[in-house]
Amino acid sequence: MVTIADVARHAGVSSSTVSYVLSGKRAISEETRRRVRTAVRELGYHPNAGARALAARRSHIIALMVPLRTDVYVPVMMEIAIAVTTAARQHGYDVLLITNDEGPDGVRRIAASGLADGLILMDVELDDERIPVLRAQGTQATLIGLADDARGVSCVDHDFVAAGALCADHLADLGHREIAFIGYGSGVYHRHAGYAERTLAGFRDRAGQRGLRFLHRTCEGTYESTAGALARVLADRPGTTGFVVQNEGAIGPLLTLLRTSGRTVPEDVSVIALCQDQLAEQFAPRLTAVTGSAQELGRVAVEQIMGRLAAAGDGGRPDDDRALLIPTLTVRESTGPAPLLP
Amino acid sequence: MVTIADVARHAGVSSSTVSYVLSGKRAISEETRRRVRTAVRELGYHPNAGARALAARRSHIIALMVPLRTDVYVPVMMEIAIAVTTAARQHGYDVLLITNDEGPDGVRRIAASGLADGLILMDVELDDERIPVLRAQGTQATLIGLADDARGVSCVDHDFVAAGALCADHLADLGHREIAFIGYGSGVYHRHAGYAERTLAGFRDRAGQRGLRFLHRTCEGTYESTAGALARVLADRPGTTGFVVQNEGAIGPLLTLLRTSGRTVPEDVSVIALCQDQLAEQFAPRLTAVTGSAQELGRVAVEQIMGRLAAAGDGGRPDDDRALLIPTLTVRESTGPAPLLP
DNA sequence: GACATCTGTTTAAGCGCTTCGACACTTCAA
DNA sequence: TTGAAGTGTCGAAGCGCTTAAACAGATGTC
Repeated sequence: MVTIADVARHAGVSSSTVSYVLSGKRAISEETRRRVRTAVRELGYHPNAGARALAARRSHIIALMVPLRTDVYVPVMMEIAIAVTTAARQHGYDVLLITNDEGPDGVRRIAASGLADGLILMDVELDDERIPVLRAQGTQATLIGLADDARGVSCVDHDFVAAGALCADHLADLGHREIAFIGYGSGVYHRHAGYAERTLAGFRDRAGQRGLRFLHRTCEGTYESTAGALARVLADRPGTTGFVVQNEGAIGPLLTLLRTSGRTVPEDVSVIALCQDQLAEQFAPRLTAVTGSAQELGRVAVEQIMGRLAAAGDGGRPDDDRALLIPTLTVRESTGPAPLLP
Repeated sequence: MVTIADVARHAGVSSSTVSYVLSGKRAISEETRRRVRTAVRELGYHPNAGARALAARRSHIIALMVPLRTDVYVPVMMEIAIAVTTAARQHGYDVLLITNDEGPDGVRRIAASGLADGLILMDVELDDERIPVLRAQGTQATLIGLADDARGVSCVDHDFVAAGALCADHLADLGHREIAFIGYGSGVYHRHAGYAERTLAGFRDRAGQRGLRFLHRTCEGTYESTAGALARVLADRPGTTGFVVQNEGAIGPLLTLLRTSGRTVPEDVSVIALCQDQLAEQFAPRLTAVTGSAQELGRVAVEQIMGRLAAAGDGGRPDDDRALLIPTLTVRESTGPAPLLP
């Protein structure tokens, strides 16, 4: 194992000089810097992570707490996790993966052991138990999602209210008057998942303003569940010409069911999805969709954590940032003008 | 911050005694053990990770290297990652997430810095550049996937050859004689992704033994690509009555296309998928599928790494384990007897 | 010419833990 | 009765790094 002492000897300087060259925290002559860098390269030196963490009281690790649950669209989670990892590396940080089932104790463990310098929490609930723990331990953290009381932490999320409104506006602009909103399973609403409630609220408000009539139906994302939801929609409001789908699993079944019931998209009914562009492109017809960038979410979360760590390191009190990412509407083939009344 | 010295003082013993109580590496009287445990609990003590890693030369972290690429079915990756994390925790280990784009340098960085005690590599290529680095550094590692030269590392993977054979057998048993194999995009085969090649080989061999005629068509997993593949199949072999689909993205489009071309599943054609059960259940009709457990894959990978670390810690030479997980066939609604010849 | 200032480097004191060897005491065998 | 072996605890060294403080030498100021 190559240590800093080996590098120092090889470069003919003291080990603190090597440390200062590597950290840039003190002025070092060009000449010395060159010799040290050469020695580092020639010996293949990598600072021992444990020793560094112990001495500097910084592990250069951030923990990412991910849900175990799979009723969220999984690829999005993975995309966020990878974006977080990539962004963190650019700041010289690594990412530790923690599962949600460790709960508040997990947060305590990570914070108290100094394993990670900061945390990013996914799948946050409105009254999340982990947040008070974070505050009590004075741990720097960012939430992906919103919480009721987010003092002492930063937050970033998609602006789901805007996303819902965007859907309502688009369908209203096309002249649709009766809309069905196919949401997540009822369990998602019962645990007050912010993204589900906020999208619905955004849609509902804008729909009201634009004079749309609408139904909200929960849907588990299976074929049967989608069939059930659609049947009830068509029974209750035969004149429905617009569909907003938030549950990714319901998209395929919905399109199939509409086709088999003799309805053509977009001539007879329009369908707009709240999902990733990649997914929207996979269907025929390609779906008009409202999307937020998962990558951006991960990137911003990392920036927030880095900002907090920098502020805390300088002895300051970090700002509790609150970022809402604006979603974009991409019009594709699945939405069109409302059919003329028969 | 609570240190081991605080615990020692609180319990009226020396700090080494506390350490021995926690590690169990020396006999400690029942009485002392109780007092120490109480002190730990009362003070909320968690050992400092950096100090522990430095002194014990073990970080209690394993690194998981995941692909950035998204042509693999992402939920499977996430399921493996979560299974790895959960299994590792049961051994007192945490998981560090590394992205594949760091390549061999990433392996060097992690190994040389002592950040992780071992690595789990996903998305392994047959002549993966990271493996020689692993050997050179003497780092303990497990591959999820197979490689040409895997000396010095352990491996675990699904038995894709058996999976392919299972598909051939099932369709042959049902009396089908002309089969189409809808695979991944050509890029996947060009980079010699083991899972794609081995499934195809397993299918091909068994198909040969069972006297099946078959076509292999690549498919990118989009609607257009699936439509193209299907059109060519039906043009070249109009008598095709069985479909094997490995590309998850192609499943939905294929079912839709078969339906619109007037073919009923399973009366006219049978479809068998190589995908997770969860996904297979989502379609209508529910798909007969051949599945390997992603969770099991992650779990076994962790067991292998733990075995290697234990052996290396005792000064031994770890065994290079090689585990192939047998896939299971679940018959659902999408396969049935071949139609009688007209 | 004396002193302050700046630049570049070294010395040395930890960071909080593990672990080796020493030690005190008890138990057992010869 | 003595020595050997076992049991339970402690003291202290050291893991590889960071960083405050000290220091040496060059440069500038009055």
